[in-house]
Amino acid sequence: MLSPTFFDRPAPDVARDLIGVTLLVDGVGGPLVEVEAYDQTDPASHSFRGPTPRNAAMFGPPGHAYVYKIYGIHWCLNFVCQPGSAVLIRALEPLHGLAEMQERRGGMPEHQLCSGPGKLCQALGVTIQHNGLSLDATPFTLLPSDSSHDIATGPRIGITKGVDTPWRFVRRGSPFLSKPLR
DNA sequence: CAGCAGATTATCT
DNA sequence: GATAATCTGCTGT
Repeated sequence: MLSPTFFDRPAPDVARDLIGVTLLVDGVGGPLVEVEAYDQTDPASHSFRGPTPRNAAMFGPPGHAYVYKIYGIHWCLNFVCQPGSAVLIRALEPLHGLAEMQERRGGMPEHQLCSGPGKLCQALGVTIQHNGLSLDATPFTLLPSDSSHDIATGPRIGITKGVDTPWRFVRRGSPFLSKPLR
């Protein structure tokens, strides 16, 4: 369990502190190794043009989930921070529930089970049904990092605006990233 | 190993 | 009507 005010901070601060935090959904997951921050001043963010039905969760209370579908195919999981801001969960190290993840992912090798936002949601079983749920309650579990990490930053992946804002945070050298840091 | 096309649909303009 | 915070598989070196 994280501090109650953990998410009531600017998204980039939260993002940095999330590296190493263990995320479980119904007991399946592991420590986060890659996240990205988005806030309302950021043209790449869904919240940039204000609240809409889709992004409503981003303007709700901190510490809740924002889930959306991308490219008509994949789900993406975010943690809501201060209003209009959130952290996109991009990759984690699969440690708990390996068998279940591999089943959901069609037997992919371990280092590709959760190496990207869409893959991670598939491995953990995250869908639109999780949108708006509290991260403090079932099925979510968040466990504080038990060691310090070497954190690196860089440009975010897959966006066309705000490309110069280095709000991608990764655990340096992790073999479980969606892409190596440039 | 790099590069690219196709999948597939909700959402916003 | 165009776009999108992606993934996979195919192509060619």
